[in-house]
Amino acid sequence: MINPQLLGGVNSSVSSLSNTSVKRERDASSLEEEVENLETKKVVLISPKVLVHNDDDDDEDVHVYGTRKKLRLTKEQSDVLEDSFKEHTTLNSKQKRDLARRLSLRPRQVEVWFQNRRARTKLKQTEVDCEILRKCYEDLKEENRRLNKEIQELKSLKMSAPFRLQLSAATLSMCPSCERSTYGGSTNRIFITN
DNA sequence: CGCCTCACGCCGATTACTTCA
DNA sequence: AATGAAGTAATCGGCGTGAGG
Repeated sequence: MINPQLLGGVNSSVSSLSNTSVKRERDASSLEEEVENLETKKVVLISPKVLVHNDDDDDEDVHVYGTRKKLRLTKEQSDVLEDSFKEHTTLNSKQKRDLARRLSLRPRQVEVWFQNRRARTKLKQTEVDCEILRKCYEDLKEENRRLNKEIQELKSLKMSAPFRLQLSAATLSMCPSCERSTYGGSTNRIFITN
């Protein structure tokens, strides 16, 4: 057993062995996954902070002094993941393993891809919702401005012809916009926010 | 039963890295 | 060639849930 103290905060491959930073994958299938992951990576632990690949023909994904090199998914991998995401936005562990095998990725990478993909979807949806709300706000602001103008016009009309307005106001019992009784003036309150 | 612990999956926030203008 | 912005793979810590003791 590797001393977890030696492994803390190094990188994902190695820290997955550490019980300080990883709290998943402890059942049989998950352990199998981990073994698979490590075999795929062929990582050799040299010191707590130094990690090097042991296959010389592959200079991809080399970890040195705790830095992580990011893998870029190929177009094909992205396409397959994307298609899979269209079918179901979450994966059970079998689907995850199958997909990982098919794409020559680690199950954890597939899992992370789906998590990030869900996050992106949610972010996009939030942006759309935001835009709708913004539009809604602009419309309401415009309506408020229009109604306010109407009030000013009615007020000035009342000043110039108070008697005639009293008569016509008596015939108006409902505000057509907000459908609240406007008779007498005290119930009709318009708030101007800008 | 209720409780505790553990493993697990998910999420939001963030980091680290790549790519592109 | 240098650089900042955008995109994204990966990490971290927290939370909810279900199973088992």
